[in-house]
Amino acid sequence: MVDRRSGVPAFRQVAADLRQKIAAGDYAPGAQLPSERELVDTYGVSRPTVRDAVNLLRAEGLVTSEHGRGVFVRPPASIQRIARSRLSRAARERNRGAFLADAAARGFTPSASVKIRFEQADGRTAAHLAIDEGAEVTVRDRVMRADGLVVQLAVSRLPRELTRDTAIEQVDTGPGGAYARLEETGHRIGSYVEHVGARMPTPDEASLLQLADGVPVVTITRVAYGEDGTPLEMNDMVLAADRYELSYEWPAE
Amino acid sequence: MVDRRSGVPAFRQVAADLRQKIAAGDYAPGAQLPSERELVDTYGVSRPTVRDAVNLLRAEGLVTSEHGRGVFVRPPASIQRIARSRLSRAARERNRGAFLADAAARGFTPSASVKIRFEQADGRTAAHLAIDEGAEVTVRDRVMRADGLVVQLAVSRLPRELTRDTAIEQVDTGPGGAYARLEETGHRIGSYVEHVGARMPTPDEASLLQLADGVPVVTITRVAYGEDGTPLEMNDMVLAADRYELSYEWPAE
DNA sequence: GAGTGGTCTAGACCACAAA
DNA sequence: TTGTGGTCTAGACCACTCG
Repeated sequence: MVDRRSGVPAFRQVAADLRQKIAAGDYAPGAQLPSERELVDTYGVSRPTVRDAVNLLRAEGLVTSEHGRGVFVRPPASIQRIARSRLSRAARERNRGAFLADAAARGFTPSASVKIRFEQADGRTAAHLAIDEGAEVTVRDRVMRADGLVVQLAVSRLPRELTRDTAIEQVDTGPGGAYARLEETGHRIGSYVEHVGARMPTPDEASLLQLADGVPVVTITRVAYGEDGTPLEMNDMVLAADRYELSYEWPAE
Repeated sequence: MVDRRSGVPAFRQVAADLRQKIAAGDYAPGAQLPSERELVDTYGVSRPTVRDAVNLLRAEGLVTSEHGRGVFVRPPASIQRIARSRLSRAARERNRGAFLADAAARGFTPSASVKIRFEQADGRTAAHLAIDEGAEVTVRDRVMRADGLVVQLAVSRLPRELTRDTAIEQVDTGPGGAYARLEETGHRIGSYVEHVGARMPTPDEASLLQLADGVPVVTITRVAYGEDGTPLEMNDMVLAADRYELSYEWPAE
């Protein structure tokens, strides 16, 4: 039952009580919560109020609801660790790009859909690639799948000059991926920088990545630099935050 | 007006229309949306339905609502980039830990509250620190502020053996921070590994970090290793995803 | 068919902000 | 004082799942 005089809204009291019961293990991961109509009786509030409480827990990623079945405590997803050292030249020579290599190592059947297009650089692209705003860039828009499931979105942009007459402008970049093609034309990669952030997904991303409510996406913008420090490529990646974790390692000095 | 026969729920149609208008710039960043009662007239739906639509946009982080004032398009927050190379021994010698150095460089007045406690290692801690589950660990629980505002939560854990009779078990670890104290007792740091993820905040985190609805947190677990590969410290950090971005850099080889 | 969550209404009253 | 969002109710009907 909720305390009507406490000043705390009823739906927050209900949410807090359910949250506490979940944390305490009264409702274990995967377990079903009482039905909304039961909660109405338990707490002495109306159904819309119960639904407000459940909506709150959904937005927190604590529970998922399944139409016709019930509301369930979200079990922790199995998290894949992605180490960011796998971009070495040696690894690339053996494989067809980092993603495919990664997936194969885990026993997934990887696949990817690629769309090529050409754009004028916006401000952000221009800044990262150190080119003029409006300059032409080659865009490789990829949807990556493991066993048919979408696991990553990636949009790669390169100055058009670097890709003209190379397989980078083709759907299939050939063995070793786009980085190998860059190196063949004399653009050896000297270093990488990744900018990592997180945000809530757009509705498009949520449906593509099949994200439950309350699951953010991790965004990675990787810029590959030549040995002289020239930016060669910018890659915007989007991953489900409940399925991936990034690992970076570096020496103390 | 919503299309009643389309099969798409009314509140999603309203949300989609508002989302599109925001994306198109009809409602610019910082601008106020029409009041809920106006939207009732515009779309021909009831107020709870309008509120469902607005709630959706809030959970996406697109808008914020202010009681008594209105609903506003969330302007993009200014994002601080945190480079992860600043942990060099040289930098540490000049400063009192990485956080304080960082804040000072940006013109903030940094401060931190620290609580020390001792715990038995849980499974995750034991795995990261390569110790037995249940072994004693020293815990430094910190709330970091810039100009009085909480900007980061950090919980650092070390095997108790490494901290006994050192300033690491004191609130003030002294010049150079805990890492400097470790090195003084012969535990030179050889490398760092950071595991980066994201999730929705707990209610506690949301209020401490003053997070708006629809803003995730970035989580960083940093493990510091000795030169022989022994784990020395595990640090769990939590940051507001709309205010911070992490940058990692590494050479191609 | 019974039980579940999903959607929607037409109100009501409250709390807060600003003029 | 007026207008805003915040909370809450008592219903209704629909869509989905499962026995």
